[in-house]
Amino acid sequence: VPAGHGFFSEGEPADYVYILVSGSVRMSKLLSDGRRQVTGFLTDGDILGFEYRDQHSYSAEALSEVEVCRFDAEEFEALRQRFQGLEHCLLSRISADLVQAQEQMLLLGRKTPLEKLASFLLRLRKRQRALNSGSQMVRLPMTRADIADYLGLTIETVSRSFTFLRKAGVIDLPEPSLVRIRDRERLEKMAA
Amino acid sequence: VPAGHGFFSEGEPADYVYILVSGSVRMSKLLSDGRRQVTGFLTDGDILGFEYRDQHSYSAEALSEVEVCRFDAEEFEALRQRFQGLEHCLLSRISADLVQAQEQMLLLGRKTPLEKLASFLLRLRKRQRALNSGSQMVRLPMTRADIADYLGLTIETVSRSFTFLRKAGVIDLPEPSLVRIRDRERLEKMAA
DNA sequence: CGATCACTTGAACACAGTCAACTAAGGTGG
DNA sequence: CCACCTTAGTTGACTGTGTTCAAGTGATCG
Repeated sequence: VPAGHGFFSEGEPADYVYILVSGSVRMSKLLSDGRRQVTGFLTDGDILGFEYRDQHSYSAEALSEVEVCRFDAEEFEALRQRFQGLEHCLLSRISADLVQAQEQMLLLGRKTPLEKLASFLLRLRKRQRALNSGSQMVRLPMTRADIADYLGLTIETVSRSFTFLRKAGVIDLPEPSLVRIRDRERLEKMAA
Repeated sequence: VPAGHGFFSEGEPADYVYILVSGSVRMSKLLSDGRRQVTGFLTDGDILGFEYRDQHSYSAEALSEVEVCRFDAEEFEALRQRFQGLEHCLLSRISADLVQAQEQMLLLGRKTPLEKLASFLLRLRKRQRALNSGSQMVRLPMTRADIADYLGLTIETVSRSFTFLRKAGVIDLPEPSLVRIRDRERLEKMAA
């Protein structure tokens, strides 16, 4: 699937379930006047499009070229019936998503722009560290606009916050979408 | 259980699962400097304290006198093993919570104070309408501070937004914790 | 009664948003 | 190959909205 591809939109019938093999996906919700909230990013190994109802509650688009494994919703349903392990696995995953969502509510409702960005970078690092070696490099597969809509800010404020962290010597920005964490301790303090 | 009782706090071991019979409960997360985010309110029939890990990810306190049905975590685990229906039911509930959480992210990240309060009142009404008759009266079992920490605002802004809605003729406030919705259509428009 | 608590209201301020200009990189077509 | 356009990102100046600080009201309770 090519970059920019839309998997499904908010309110559409949930006909397929996808498992991500490679690449990144953005989930988002829209307000009628165009304001957007990004509810999360998915990467390798994540499940996309599973809903416990007939409609999707968010939209999903590919941030880059993405490899996925697609199932029909009924097919997936059948798999769940046959293997109790899958049911268990789904519950575990959704629970983790819920904990993550609560963390995000705290971020959106109560953190300052700097704290938001610091938390975001640390969260990305933790994710990528799991796969990649323990490098201090963090890739940003999403644009500033995506980050802004994820953190409840504007792109300008996101950009200024990056600049602040860079000038403070906490991070480096060899390219706009590549972050090198220079002082993790301080970054963690700033994440509040 | 009396009003104000704390069921458990963030980070504590998840030893019990509760099912609410009557009363209201507040779930919240705290930042080290005291900033608080309320992640949700629970009422009759809701499940409290079920975690897919050994630690709670949030705190829970009673807003009023509350009747609960308490289970040991292991006991609850055993019930899940025996009745597949329960597993199914849990998955369904947590999925709904996740959809709700995504809705809340949109609210926290992208809505104005007025839109936040309007959305909040409509959500409460929907909840209470399910049980109660189709009355236009909405009870607020929580304080302004709780509402503020739920919507990512200050108590002053919440109070001003209530006043605005009242002066606009959209709601009435016979008492501070009792709202009468006078113009639901307009309230829905304001919720964005 | 006086004290406390929840809520409301007003005035001033500050922080993030808006608007605008600018840079750099990538892509297209003559 | 270069001129041109588009897009992503950064930076600056100004504004406005929600916060902060402060005062005031009304209800409840000892």
